[in-house]
Amino acid sequence: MARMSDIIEEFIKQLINETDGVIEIQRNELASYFKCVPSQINYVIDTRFTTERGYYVESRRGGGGHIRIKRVNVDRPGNYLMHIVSSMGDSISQQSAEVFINNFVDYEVISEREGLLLKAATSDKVLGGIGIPDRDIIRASILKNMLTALLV
Amino acid sequence: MARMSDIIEEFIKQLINETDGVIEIQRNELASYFKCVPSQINYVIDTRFTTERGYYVESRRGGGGHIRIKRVNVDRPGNYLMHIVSSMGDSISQQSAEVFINNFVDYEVISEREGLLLKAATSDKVLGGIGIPDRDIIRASILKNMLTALLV
DNA sequence: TATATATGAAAGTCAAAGATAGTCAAAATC
DNA sequence: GATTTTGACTATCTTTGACTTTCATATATA
Repeated sequence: MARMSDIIEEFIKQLINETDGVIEIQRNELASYFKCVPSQINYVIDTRFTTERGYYVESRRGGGGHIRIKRVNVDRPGNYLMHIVSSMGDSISQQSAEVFINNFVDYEVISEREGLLLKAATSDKVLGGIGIPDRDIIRASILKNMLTALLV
Repeated sequence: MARMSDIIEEFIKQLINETDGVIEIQRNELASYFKCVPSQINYVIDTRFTTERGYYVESRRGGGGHIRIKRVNVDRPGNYLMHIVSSMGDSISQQSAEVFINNFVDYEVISEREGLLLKAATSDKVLGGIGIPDRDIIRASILKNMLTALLV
């Protein structure tokens, strides 16, 4: 069965596209539209519209409250990559690595094929043999080294 | 009696044929269809749908989770890559990896940027922390997984 | 009038319950 | 002896709901 969260995510992304990068939604309204509990909207926003993925979220409670989601602009791909690389920690899980990579592809900072290469090089499929703290450290190192190579 | 794993393997392959190279299955569903334990599906995938055999596997847990299996394109320019991948050993030094990669770029099987990514991911700069002989094993694994990803 | 308080309308938090898939090693089979 | 089958245990992701916080406005009070 399709995940409700994915459907809501797509819906919101489409809204953002149609409105040139910024939307304002009402949590309860959206929840009742999708017949889910309001907190699921929070879940979708917390997991899918994060800073890492290039979104900026603000909200206000009380009467007339709302949630505003803004898609961050990427003008200079090189700068963007450099910025991400330097803000990246020394350890990274497969999950976060994938989020970063998908984002690069979304923003057309790298091609889809390059995205596949990055994912292939950082997946647990190949790093699984390494024990747990080391694995994420090496993954971060591989990811950063690859991204840096693209800046040359 | 025929081996259950072989039957499941055939079943999955047929599915892949019918769907143009990519399928998404649910582990529990498939297991209950074949009246086997779920982990047997993992066994089949781990032993039969490997990189060496030209498959690319991803998965996701949790509600609405799934396992996605892609069959790599064995025709076309990939043929050469595929051949190399399956003939490559389980362990490879940095120098040998570089020779391979340079050849791929020379023969225009991959782009220069892709070559840079491959080198960045397999260099001792990032894998140096891993002791010999594990280092060369992981390098081979990364290299093969990356090349396979390009065939998808 | 100016300020304090009450009320209702949002959104936020967090943890439990549910739904999948992964791992690993013992047991069974070939 | 190697491969396959099984199952107990683990990890990860999603859904749900009870409870909390914040804000705007209406109402009461000094």
